[in-house]
Amino acid sequence: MNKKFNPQDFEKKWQAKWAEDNVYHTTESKKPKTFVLDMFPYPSGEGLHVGHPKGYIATDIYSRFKRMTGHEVLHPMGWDAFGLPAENFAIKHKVHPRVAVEKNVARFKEQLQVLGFDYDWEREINTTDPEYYKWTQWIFVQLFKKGLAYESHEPINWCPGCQTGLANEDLESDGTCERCGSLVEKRPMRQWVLKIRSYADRMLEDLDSLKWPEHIKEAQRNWIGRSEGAEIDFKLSTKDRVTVFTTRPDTLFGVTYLVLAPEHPLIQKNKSQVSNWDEVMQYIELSTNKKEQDRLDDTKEKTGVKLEGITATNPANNEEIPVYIADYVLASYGTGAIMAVPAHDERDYAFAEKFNIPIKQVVRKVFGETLPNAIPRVAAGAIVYNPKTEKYLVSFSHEFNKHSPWFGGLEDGEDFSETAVRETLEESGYKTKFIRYIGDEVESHFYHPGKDLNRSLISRMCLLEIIDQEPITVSEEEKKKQEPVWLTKEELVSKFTEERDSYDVSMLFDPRPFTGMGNVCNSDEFDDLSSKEAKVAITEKVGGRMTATYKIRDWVFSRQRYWGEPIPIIHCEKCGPVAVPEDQLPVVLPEVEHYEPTGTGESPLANITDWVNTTCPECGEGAKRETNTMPQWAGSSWYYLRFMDNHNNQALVSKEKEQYWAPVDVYVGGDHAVRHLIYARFWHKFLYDLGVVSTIEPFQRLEFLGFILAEDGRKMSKRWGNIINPDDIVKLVGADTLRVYEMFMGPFENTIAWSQDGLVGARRFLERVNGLSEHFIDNENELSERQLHKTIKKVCDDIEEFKFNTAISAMMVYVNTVEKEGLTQTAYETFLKLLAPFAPHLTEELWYGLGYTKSIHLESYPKYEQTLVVDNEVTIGVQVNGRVRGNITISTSASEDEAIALAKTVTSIKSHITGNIKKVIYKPAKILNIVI
RNA sequence: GCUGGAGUGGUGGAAUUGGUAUACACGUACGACUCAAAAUCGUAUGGCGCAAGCCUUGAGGGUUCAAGUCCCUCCUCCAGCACCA
Repeated sequence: MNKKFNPQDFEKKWQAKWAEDNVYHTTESKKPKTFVLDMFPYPSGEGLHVGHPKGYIATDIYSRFKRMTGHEVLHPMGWDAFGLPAENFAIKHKVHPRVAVEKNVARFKEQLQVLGFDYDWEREINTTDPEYYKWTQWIFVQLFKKGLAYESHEPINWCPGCQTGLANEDLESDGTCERCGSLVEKRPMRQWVLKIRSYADRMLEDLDSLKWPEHIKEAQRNWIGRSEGAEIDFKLSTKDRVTVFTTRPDTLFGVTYLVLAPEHPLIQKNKSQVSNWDEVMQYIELSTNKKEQDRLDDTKEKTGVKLEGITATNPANNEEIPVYIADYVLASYGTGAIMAVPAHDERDYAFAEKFNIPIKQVVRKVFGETLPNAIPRVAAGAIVYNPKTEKYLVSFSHEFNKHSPWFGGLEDGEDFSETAVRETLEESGYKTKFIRYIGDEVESHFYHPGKDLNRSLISRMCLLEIIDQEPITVSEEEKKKQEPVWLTKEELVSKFTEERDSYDVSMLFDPRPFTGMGNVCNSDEFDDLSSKEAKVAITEKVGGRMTATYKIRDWVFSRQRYWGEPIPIIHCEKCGPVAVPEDQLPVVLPEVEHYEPTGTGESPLANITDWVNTTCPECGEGAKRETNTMPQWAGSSWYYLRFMDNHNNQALVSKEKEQYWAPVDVYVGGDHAVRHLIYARFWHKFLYDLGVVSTIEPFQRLEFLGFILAEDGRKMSKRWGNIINPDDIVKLVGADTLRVYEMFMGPFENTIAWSQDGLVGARRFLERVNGLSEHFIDNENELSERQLHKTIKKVCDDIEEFKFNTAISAMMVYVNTVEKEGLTQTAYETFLKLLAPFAPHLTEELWYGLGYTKSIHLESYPKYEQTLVVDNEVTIGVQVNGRVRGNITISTSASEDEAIALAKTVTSIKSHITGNIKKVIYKPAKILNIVI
């Protein structure tokens, strides 16, 4: 009779006992340490759904595993509770944000505790606790003292919905606010800004040393957006100089105009020189008033205005070129001005086409490697279009079985178009006229088999149009060489794509500039240099500077809202902004009557005069407090450090504890990881420079968490009414089942839909574990002992790699086996310990049921015997001519001859060995392949 | 468009890194127990075929004794970035 499996009977009991015995309490010790960290939650009013605990279950298993393998484990939990959502929630429900946060935290904590997590609650932190944000403010003061926090009056993003300034990162890609969806405007305001850009290079470089998923690293690189290039100065006719940033200084000779962003200061400065000022003014107003969305809508259609009366000089060749303003150039990136090279940039090309600006090729695409003793040649290629039949005439060579354009070398004084028309007439007999070029000149290097020589060819393709429908007679010699063939557009594309690698036929229908690297041409003394060489050489010649620029903006750090850390600054008329002295921290967030946003660009704190008015710490005169608060990301940018030493009121973290615990060994999270990780890494590196932390990176290893979708495949949300509450699942099947199921669903990083049916599998597994003691036998047989040790190895390896699904599957296989074969009590105890991190309640219940009086979670994790995980006899597949025909069970040390002999005894194999054995591939313990 | 990642049964997914493809679980079918149902247990379960056998890891080529795994071309999906010079 199966023992009843009623998790409700014992889960609560053991949770209480663990808390009472302080089982999961952590202190620094002689043991090796492991710091396992979850991205701490934002305690929203909605509570948890089953997707939220997934990461916490994983870290719980990992930390229990580490504890049982002799590590001192730090696995803490806390609350990220400042910020807009909490405040908006509070305003909506007409409660004080603090009250709302307290309530939400209590709810979250209760929901977490039901799942039996091993958090050390003595280390709980809350970012809204003055004892905590004292140190957030302290970090800000240090940033300020080092000149890394400064005031700026640049126009910034303003969200009319949230009534606050936002960082660039707070916007969705369509220019709306990520919190409320309002369209974000630009507003000039006083802001605190952090110089995150100063750390961009270090954040980029140190990425390589981290064990993080590639896509997260890539997202970080993207975000920082470093690009290498040069700054080059252009002289204007007004004697001013415009500095442009370009990644392609090798194309400088191809610059045919300059573009300034509409906000560029030189435009206003040279107002008097601009003869079409009204038009210019109108354009500037139009583009600055354009909502971000409109600006994105017309990404294809370029707009702009020429600055009449002003020209610039190309420093490479002293050519005079026009200057435009256009909003495809962003004021906030690079220098807010560009040199336009329409021949080699898609955007400049589109703009130049629209405004009829010359397009000058200065780089040739190169096919093949330069060959020794190559004979140079210049030639034109032609494809002939017949508008009547809508077909294209090309030549077909029987000798090479290939289609090709009409082709011939340039003769004296000819250009490509003339050659194309002449050669086409000679070779095909058709009279044609030149329509346009198809792409630029290209350079090809190849071996010419017909002439037995190496060729270095410069060529350009032409589109011709037929004049007479009927061809004239062609010489017999030409007829032998090639045959004219008419192809439809589709045929042309498919034949050329298949047969020719050096003609990009799609250029015929979709003309676009060549934007790749190649060899430079039309550039005086730099001709024939590679793009790479020319970049440096040309930059040097014109006195430019090789440099790098970044996409990442400095971090707009102030919010005009109530619910955040007050920025610890005092504004004094005489001394300017002064940091609040460290002994006066924290600057406590004062109580206010109205914490709704004022909408005036000032925080609600500005209304509390007796808080705002203070004295200057430097000169003692009357001064005013800064009333802006910090963004939500502030508190989460360093919280992991506080867990190491959360009661310290002398320092953010003590040196000893930091040195023991840092860095975070495994960090687990998903969602807006990229933002948080950028900010946290920035602060960490700053704290490293201050000597507060001893590691250059905060998070050694990052495991990305895949979400759980609702059963309908959509995101779980109130809106769809498809939320599954973990409390309900625990009531239904118990916490252990929920834990095992979520880990068994699939690979940890995958996003997978919840399945109520699938839950049953986990439940059945635990029921079978619960009934295992019925299968006790007295003497262990060797086979099941081996299986146990293989299972131990698999589970250990898999937990270490966060492959919980396969770890559980291995344990299921083991249970399936011993239900048939039986197991000894020793094996049973080993298995319980193996399962303990996954199902802490059930294993504890069964452990105590065996008569033990100390928690299973304080036991040592099972270790496997090396000799028992390697089989000395295995079943391997036997192939004949690479196809599996049967299998043999054979000693791993058996010789090839023994293996073949054994294989021949198997009928299904023998029947396929019909001839002489030509070759045998035998890999012991892997495969036997007989080739006949 | 660019970058990164991935395509395996009806479903979630395994596969010692080039060596018996489809482990484990769900679902389904049949059987046992039951007056009955649920639960539980047992058997079967990639496709075609009575069978021997043949086919099968998004599609098509290639390398190899051997390819889900490596190489080339293409298609699809997910994620991030997106006028970033």
